[in-house]
Amino acid sequence: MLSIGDLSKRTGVKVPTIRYYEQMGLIEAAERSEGNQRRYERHDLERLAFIRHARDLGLDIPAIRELIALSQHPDQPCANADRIAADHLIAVREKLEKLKKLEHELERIISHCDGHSIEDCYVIRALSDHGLCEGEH
Amino acid sequence: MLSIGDLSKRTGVKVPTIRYYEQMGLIEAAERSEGNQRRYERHDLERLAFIRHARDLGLDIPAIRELIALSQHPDQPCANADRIAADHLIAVREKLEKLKKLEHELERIISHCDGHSIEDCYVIRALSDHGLCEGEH
DNA sequence: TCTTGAAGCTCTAGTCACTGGAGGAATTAT
DNA sequence: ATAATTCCTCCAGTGACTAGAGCTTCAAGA
Repeated sequence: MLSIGDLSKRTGVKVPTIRYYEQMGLIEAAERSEGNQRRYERHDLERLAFIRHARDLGLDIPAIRELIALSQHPDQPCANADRIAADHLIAVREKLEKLKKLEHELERIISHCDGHSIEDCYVIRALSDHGLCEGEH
Repeated sequence: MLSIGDLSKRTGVKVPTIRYYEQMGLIEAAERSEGNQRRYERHDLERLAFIRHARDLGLDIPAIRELIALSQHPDQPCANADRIAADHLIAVREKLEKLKKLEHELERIISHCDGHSIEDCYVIRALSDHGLCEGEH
C-alpha cells in the first residue's frame, strides 16, 4: 500500500496532479486509510505510469480517457487506439511545420539586425512591417 | 476612423481579442464615439498588426509589451530587442527538438502495431511499458 | 506515550491568451 | 421608422495543472 507521496515519487507525477487525475476520472478514487488518506496498489502505479507516458507524448486527457477505456476491452480490435495515435501524430507534424517556419523567420530577423539603434532595428521593423517577411504566416 | 469591427477585419484579430489587448495594455485605450464605441486610427492599425505579427511568431504578451516599449525609444540601442528575439529562438528550437522526438516515438509505436486486438496492440502496450521506448523522455 | 514535523486532506483561486454568452445600447441599412 | 447588425460591459469557461490556506493524520524519535 502506497501513500500518495510514495506514488508520486515512483511515477514522477506530482501529488496535486495525482489528485487532479482522480478528479478527471483518469484513475479510480483510491481506497482510504482510517484517517481518510489515499492508499494505492500496484495497478494504480501502472495506470499512472500509463497516463504519464501518454501525457509525455502530448496526448490530452480525453484521448487518454479513451485509451484507458479501450485497454479494458482486450478482445476488441485496436483500430481506435491506432487512430488516436495517428491523429496525434498528424497534429505533432503540423506543429513541427509551424515551428520550423518560426525558426527560420526568427533566424532571418535576428541575422539581419546590425545591433545598433532601435530606429534601424530589423527585429522591430520586421514586426512592424509584414512585407519584410518571407512566405506567409 | 475605424470601428472595432473594421479594425478586426483589417488585421484578422478578433474583436474580443482587441479589447483584451487594450485591457492588457498592449494598445492604448481608444477614443470613443458619442455613443461610447471605440474609434481607431491608422496608428492603431499599425500597432495591432505589430502585435499580431509578434503573436504569430509565438512571442508572449510581456515580451510584446517590452518590444513596444523599446520601439518607442528609437535612439536607444536595440540589443534588448535582439535578446528577446534570440531567447525566443532558443525556446522555439527546444520545442522543435521535443516534438521531433515525439514524432519518432509515435511513428515507431504506430508502425509496430498490427491492428488486431487491443490485447496485442502495440500502442497500448508501449504506453503501459516504458521499457518499450527508444531513448529517454 | 508524547511530541514534533512531515505529509496528508479539502477547497479555492491563479496561470495564459484568449473565447463566448447575456443583456442591453448604439449604429447602419432599408 | 424599423429592423438588422454591431457595439458595449461584465462574467465565466478553456486545459492541465499549480499554489496556498487552514486543518488533520501519520511516523519516528525521546
